Amino acid sequence: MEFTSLLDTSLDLNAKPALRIFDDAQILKEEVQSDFIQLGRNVAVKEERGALMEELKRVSAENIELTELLTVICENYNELRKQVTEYTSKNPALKRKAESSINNANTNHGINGSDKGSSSDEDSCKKPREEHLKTPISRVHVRTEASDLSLVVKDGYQWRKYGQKVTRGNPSPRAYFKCCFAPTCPVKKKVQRSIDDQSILVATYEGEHNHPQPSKLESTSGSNRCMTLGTAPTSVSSSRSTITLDLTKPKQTTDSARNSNRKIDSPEFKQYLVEQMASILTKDPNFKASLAAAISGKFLQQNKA
DNA sequence: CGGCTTTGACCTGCGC
DNA sequence: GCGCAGGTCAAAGCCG
Repeated sequence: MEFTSLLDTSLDLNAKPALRIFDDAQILKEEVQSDFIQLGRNVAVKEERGALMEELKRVSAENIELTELLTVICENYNELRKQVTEYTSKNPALKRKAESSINNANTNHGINGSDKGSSSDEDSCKKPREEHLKTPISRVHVRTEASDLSLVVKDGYQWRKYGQKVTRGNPSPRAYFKCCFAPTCPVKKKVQRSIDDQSILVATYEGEHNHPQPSKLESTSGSNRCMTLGTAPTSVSSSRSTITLDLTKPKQTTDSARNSNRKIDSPEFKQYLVEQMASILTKDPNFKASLAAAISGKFLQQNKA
């Protein structure tokens, strides 16, 4: 009886260290697993970051190419226009037809011509000729959602609507706006839906702003995704984002395009771009969800292996 | 209550 | 001179 109890005790004494080793091993295993999970996360984040940087590089390169292309288009357009002007001055009979063609080109391609002297029939029939020559007129086509029935073109300026009319030949009404940022600003804007495509708004700008663009400060703060390069806008936009380009002053435009090229190449700009991208991505819940899915997917994949 | 939009009335220029 | 169409005005209504 005493012997068996002694044996039990000795067995007990031997059993305790074995359990402790087992526990230690268990803890170690958990730690290793935890480290492994962390490692998996780090790898996933690194891969994601690498992919984003690649994407950023690609977009930057594309941006530079597009800027260069735009510069070339502007130069070609101005050269062609100059030739047309010279040609029509030598052939007055062709002048009217050529002016009409230029206006159509402006309208169709959204290139703002700062139309001093050349104008549509609609505009010319209403205003005295000399006044008309002084007033730059530009047209802008803006694509909107078909369901969006408002005649609002977001171009960075503040406008006050002062009238609306149904015009002949177009069932959709024409809205009349005045620039209300500065009381002395003479710029007016007419907005009407295109007859051909109801989803396209045709905005006609008359005059030049004599004040800075109110939304410029907002756009540089990074709170929106509007890219602004000038004052009087020619824009191609969707309901979600807007790209506004100043093509009213061809020389300035090409210079500014070159300047922007130089700026794009600079490390400061790249740094700014990265910060903006990071800011936009981190604010985007979809991105966060995608990142989480990628990490968890990677982790599950490694657990299987 | 102030600012903005709407909308009918009015003005102006052009063609016949 | 008249009619038409585009452009503007201004009172009323709406909204934050």
